[in-house]
Amino acid sequence: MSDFLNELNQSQKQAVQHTEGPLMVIAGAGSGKTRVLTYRIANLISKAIDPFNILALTFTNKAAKEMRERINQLIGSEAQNLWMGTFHSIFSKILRYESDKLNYPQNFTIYDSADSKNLIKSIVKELNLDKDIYKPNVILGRISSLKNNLISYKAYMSNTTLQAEDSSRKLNEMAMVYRTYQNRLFTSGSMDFDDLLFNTHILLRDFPETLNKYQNKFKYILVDEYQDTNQVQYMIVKRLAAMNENICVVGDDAQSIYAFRGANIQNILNFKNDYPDFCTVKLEQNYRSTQTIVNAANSVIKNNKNQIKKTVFSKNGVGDIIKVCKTMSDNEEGQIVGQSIFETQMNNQCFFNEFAILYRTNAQSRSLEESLRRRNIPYKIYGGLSFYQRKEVKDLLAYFRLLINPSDEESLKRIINYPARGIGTTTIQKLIVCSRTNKVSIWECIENPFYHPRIGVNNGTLQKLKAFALMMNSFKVQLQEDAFILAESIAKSSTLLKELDKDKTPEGVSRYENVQELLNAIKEFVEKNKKVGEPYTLDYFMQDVALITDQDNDNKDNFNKVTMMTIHAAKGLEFPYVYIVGLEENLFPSQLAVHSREELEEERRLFYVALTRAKKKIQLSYATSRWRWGQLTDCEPSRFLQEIDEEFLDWQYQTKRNFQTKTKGIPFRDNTNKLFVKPNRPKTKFIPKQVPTFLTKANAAMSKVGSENTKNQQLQAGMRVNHERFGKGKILQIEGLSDNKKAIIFFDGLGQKTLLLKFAKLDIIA
DNA sequence: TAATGTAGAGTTTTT
DNA sequence: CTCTACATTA
Repeated sequence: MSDFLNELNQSQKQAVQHTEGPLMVIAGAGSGKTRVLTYRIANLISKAIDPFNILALTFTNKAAKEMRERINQLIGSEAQNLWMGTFHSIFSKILRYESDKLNYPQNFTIYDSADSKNLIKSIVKELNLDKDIYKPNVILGRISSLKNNLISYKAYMSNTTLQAEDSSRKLNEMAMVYRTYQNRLFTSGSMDFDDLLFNTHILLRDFPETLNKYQNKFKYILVDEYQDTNQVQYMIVKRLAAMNENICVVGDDAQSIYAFRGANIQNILNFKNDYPDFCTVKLEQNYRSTQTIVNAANSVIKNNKNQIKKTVFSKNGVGDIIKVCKTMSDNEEGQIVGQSIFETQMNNQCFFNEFAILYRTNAQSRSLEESLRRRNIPYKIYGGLSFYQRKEVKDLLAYFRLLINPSDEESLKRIINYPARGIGTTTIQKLIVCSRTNKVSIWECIENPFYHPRIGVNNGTLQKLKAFALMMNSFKVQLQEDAFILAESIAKSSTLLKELDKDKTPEGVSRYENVQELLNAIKEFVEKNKKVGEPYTLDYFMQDVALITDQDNDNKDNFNKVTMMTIHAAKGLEFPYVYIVGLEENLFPSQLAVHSREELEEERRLFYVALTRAKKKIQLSYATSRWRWGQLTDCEPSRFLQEIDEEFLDWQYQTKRNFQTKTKGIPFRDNTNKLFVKPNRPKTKFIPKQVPTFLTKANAAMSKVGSENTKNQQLQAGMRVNHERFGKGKILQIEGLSDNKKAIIFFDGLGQKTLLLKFAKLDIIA
């Protein structure tokens, strides 16, 4: 232990060694936050603190997994006994254990957002409300934010202020919807994501002996990304920590980017008020990025008023200046990025996985994708539908869910007629009516012959319902057996696999493969659990399947690919070369965020996060016009570009005077530091491109580099050359024409590399 | 009940 | 533009 303390700097060491009492660690970007957390836990355990008494909460499975692995490396298998995981997974574990206190079944189902939306949709329909006003997204967002702020539907119903807020948006029946939603979840034996937090809070609030039990259990509490906690998470942590106050929160207010989801930045800003005996450690040395990057990011974030003072610095080299590129269109922007990645990769012979393209919205990936594909640059886009959200996967999971929890209505509705077995909407409506009037679940109506006459369907339909019940019951008897055998048998006898196999389109084949993939995952689960002596039944597998996201399977086929993702998704990651695109007003900052200071500051923090992902080099870009919803719209450069200190920027491919913001006639500094009033740019309609989107200016830049390297034209196979990075080598072959001319060179001691001649700085050795 | 057409909406989203 | 959700048709 004492050995690895030496691997820490002064403040890191302080954070690790301060084990008793409240501690707040303000961890600047790239300052070794994870290292502090893991060493801290290792330190606690090495001081003979039982791992069972340590609770470590993260926001993502990935973070939890990574930390566990790193602690494992430090102290070995003891780490297995830590309570470490996401808020949701730890709390669902507690809730399953204590479920009877809240009158929930131990096997409660967890509804993901799609399930919740479907439920809301059907409620809105049943209550005869206008679906254009009661939009599922809006309603769920509202209910979610109410729950995050610990407002139950009962509390809501007696709160006129909140109701007035909704009434002003024409949502007069919000209380009814909220109540129905909660009741329906409850009778379905289900909890949505927010309930996992909300109900944990109820449990700890209303059952003092339970609270006491967990307070005694969790003597040491760590919370990662504390700036992202919402109200209910904050309250739970506060309660749990109240007895021992051995609480360590780690976070960076400058990286709070989830306020729109209920994260409350005040939680971290107010830590000092909650724990007067607190101690603060600031981690200010950035080990990730060059000085240019760190200083540029600092110059941006200092525009925010609401923050904890800190001075992040880097002792790495000064590094390269940040390029800013202006382009005519989103396509051109794609070209410029693709071109630059290609050049950089060729020049430095680095891997493609050292590059990331970050954008504000997922819709921006298209033009970038096209450009990379054209250049045969391998890439991976993050942020589509996650595996467990895909329809075919959810379908099979719905069978499992219904099996484990027959009250789960959403699952039943999903599969009762898929694959088609002649049970149409009319029948389902009748079933719903029957279930409501008799106050039993739909499943009960189908399964229990007592209710059959009350459903009111003809005999043919009744036979179909009976067949369905018979099938489900045949699965039920296998529930205590091997999860994989049961899962496979369900996939086959439900004819779901057969149904998917019919579709021979590429999408269809992929759907079939996804189901197979799910079965594989279950097989893996069974084998792993058999090995370690854990249960391997299907209900055990299903316990937190809704909490799994597939962010963490990036080992297999994602090697050596350019990463494309939203900035939100990039939080916590780092890349040597980062491209931040779409730096335009109304896009970044987002159009919806420019109206309030809070929202604008969040966008700025988002930009800060984006900048601080980079280790070596950043290129920023914006387009003067962009396709949006099938329409070409004019764009203005983002105000954030002005906020970076000029000394860190290289305004490429544009005259300085071209730069202007949306607000007309407002003076601002140009590169010469003089104030000037921008001329209003005439609103020109976009002129369709004649020439392929290839950038005239990028071409100009290329030929400039090319002309510097004309001597490379003399190179021939067999010559010996010297390269500034790779040293001496022999040219094996020259291939390609003009700009694409490449040399395959065997460098002494390094092996074979392919270099693009127009960039490669080669000297011929006599 | 399934297939096809049309209308409408479209930030970010760790769980 | 592109995806999805619902309505109309066979």
